[in-house]
Amino acid sequence: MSTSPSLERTSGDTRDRILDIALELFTVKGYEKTSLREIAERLGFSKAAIYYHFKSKEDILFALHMRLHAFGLGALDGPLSTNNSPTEWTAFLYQLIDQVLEHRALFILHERNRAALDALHNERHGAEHDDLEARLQAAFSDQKVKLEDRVRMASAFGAILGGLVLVGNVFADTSSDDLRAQFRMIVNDIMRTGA
Amino acid sequence: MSTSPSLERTSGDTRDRILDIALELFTVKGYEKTSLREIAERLGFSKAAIYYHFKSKEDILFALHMRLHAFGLGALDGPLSTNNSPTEWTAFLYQLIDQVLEHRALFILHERNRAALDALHNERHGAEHDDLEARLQAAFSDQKVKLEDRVRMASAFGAILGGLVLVGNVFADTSSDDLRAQFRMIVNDIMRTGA
DNA sequence: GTCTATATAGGGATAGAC
DNA sequence: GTCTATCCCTATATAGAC
Repeated sequence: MSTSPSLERTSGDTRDRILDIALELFTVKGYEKTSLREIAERLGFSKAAIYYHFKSKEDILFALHMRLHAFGLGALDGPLSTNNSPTEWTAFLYQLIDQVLEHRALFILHERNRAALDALHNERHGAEHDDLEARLQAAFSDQKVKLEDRVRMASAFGAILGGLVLVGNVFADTSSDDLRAQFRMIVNDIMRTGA
Repeated sequence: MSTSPSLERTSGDTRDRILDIALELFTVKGYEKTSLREIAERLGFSKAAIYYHFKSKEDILFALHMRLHAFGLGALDGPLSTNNSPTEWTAFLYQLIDQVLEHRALFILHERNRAALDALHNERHGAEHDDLEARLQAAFSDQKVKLEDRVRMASAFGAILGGLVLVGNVFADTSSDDLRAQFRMIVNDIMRTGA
């Protein structure tokens, strides 16, 4: 299978440039407040040209969502598949740390446009992605697991997202290796799994 | 001093009802995707009536922001004022837990509309609120504090927000008292302050 | 693949009656 | 305090030329 992100591929090059600019603008200004005219302007061509590459504005957002889904969350499928013990959950969170560090911009986009992305998700629920977020919610809600453990799972998850995404660009001066080590330590402290 | 949230008070009653509906719709649909017509419809009157109570749509969002600012974040001023040692930071986070538990809906609104709220903030930077978020960023970025401690501060902050807000309505069946106890424990584990 | 021009719709906001 | 009617603007999206 090829790597076509969501729809039939056309030019490839300018398509990706559109996505890069959209990623930036959607993140700083928000999805709705960003107009296609603005994106086009930044790329040096006109608004209508975008419609050659994407059939709608929403499709641009969807493609960005799929970027994360493809090379981001795919790696998380394994660790989350089984019923989670604390050690398995820790393994999952280790992966999450790596993914966030590698695709931070995409995570920030998602964090800052949750309403728009939820709408997307509701409209296309028949589609190919069976949703990591639902699986997370299920894990946190699983009544077979005792409350303390569920809170620890959710908190450790939140510590990573909160510390690396919610909080903005603090730690920009710190290397990914250092951050990975630090956040693994935190995860261990929360999950009370040995270092 | 009276309790006027942001502008001159007029009716009070319907003003608050507008805010309640707006809080709900802004949260589930997002600020931009919610129209004033929709808010008015839910209240049984017409769009124009809203303009008697608020001078603009943005002002509704601002009033909701001020709600949190007033009876939410006011309580956090004390613990954050001094230069933070781990124990002081823990005290601050204890307060934060209480605030989130008490005003969860407002926190979720903020989490789901960060772009719109940032725009608000940029436009009104001359105004009365000298911004908790900037102080947080400053604390996390303070180069006088060693990296590990800053990561712990940010992570503990993220654990609370992530575990109670980001993650949605899991734990809705759990009492606030239980949650408070659980999250205090987590904070202690992350900050390595004694139980 | 990109352009100009245009169709169409919806939203925020105001005026003025009641 | 709430209404109807309207203004105005911006945005997405399409048609068709180049």
